[in-house]
Amino acid sequence: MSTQRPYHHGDLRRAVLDAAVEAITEHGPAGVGLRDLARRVGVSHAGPVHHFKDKAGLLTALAAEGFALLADALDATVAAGGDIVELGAAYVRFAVDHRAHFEVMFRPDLYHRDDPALVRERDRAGAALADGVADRPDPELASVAAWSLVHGFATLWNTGALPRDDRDPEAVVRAFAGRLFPT
Amino acid sequence: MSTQRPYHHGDLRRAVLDAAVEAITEHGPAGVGLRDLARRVGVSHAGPVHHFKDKAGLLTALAAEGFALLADALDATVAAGGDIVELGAAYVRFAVDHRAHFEVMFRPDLYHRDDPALVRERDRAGAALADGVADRPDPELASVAAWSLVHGFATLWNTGALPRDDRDPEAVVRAFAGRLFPT
DNA sequence: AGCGCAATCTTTTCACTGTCAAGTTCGTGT
DNA sequence: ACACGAACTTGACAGTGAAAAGATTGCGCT
Repeated sequence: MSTQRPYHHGDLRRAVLDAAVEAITEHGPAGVGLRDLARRVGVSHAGPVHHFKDKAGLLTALAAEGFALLADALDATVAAGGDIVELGAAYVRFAVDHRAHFEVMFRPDLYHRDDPALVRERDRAGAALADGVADRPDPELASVAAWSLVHGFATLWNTGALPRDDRDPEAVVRAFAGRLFPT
Repeated sequence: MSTQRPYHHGDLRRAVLDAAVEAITEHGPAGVGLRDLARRVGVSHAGPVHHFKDKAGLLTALAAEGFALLADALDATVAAGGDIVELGAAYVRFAVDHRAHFEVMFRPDLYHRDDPALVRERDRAGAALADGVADRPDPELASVAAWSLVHGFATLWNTGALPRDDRDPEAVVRAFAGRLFPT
């Protein structure tokens, strides 16, 4: 047998994160095991520990990555001149496209919620959202309302609670976001 | 020692469910263990199994109970002549008052989502929600919008993502539910 | 009243998980 | 070239959910 995998994986951290995303999209955050991930990646059962310290550490990294991706997506749409409805659509698109990340992000009982890197990215995403409603009357309330609307829709959609009659989730969100925030 | 607990607990099923609610409100659904619950209730580690079969079975029962409670609460407010805004407020009040139930209910990866008793109560709650928006224009869309709004607010509130500046969550919800659904 | 049966609970065991401590292998800078 | 530290492995331990088999008890039936 010539194909012995090398002692050093190369980029184990990335590989484990990717495997976690795959496992979570299949079985939900509850059905993910450190040892199982190690197996998928082809590494000893304690390999990942060196990179994440904890199971919670792994999920912390995943959540941080998720908030970073979300912040990027939101920033991009405001940079493109998108209004508040576009911002909501981007939020929903992120939740649907990155379901694994999204589910972990809003389960703070699974990770270390005061991790500095995590906090940084989370605040960045929060700032992007706040910017989107800054020009509205009563921005405090508007921010909470907008966030609630898109977040609720996204989670209900992802858990399969909504009738999935082959409609595009983004289109649905645009429909009633326009009603709550008329231009 | 005279106080030997009897071999039969009396109402173990109820006791375990209550213990689960307590444990989940403290540590989240991830931090609940079958054995731990058995300890709290003062019963051997395999005692609960006989009543719920599974860990998932226990959570199924909890979710079913939650949907039943929610359906009752919603039915009560429509019976009292509450409009759609009142219905939303009731939804949020339920989510805050019964956080443990609520969190499990919308994590279908944790329980048996096709359990007949569960399905029955879930549908009952869904019907109550649908009734509340039946007299609106485009009730299909209105139902999804209203549900998204209150559900999103409730989950964000419960996960601690929203600024908790000592405001009553019900009042907040009334404020922007009135905006989305003017009377 | 008393008998038997089935529901309820316990005990034992097993495979599996996360975490830790100690070893092994390897890239990298000097 | 060589040591040093980072990356991974190996082995062990306590704790978990699940299943099987045994102990206890309430309850219906005659």
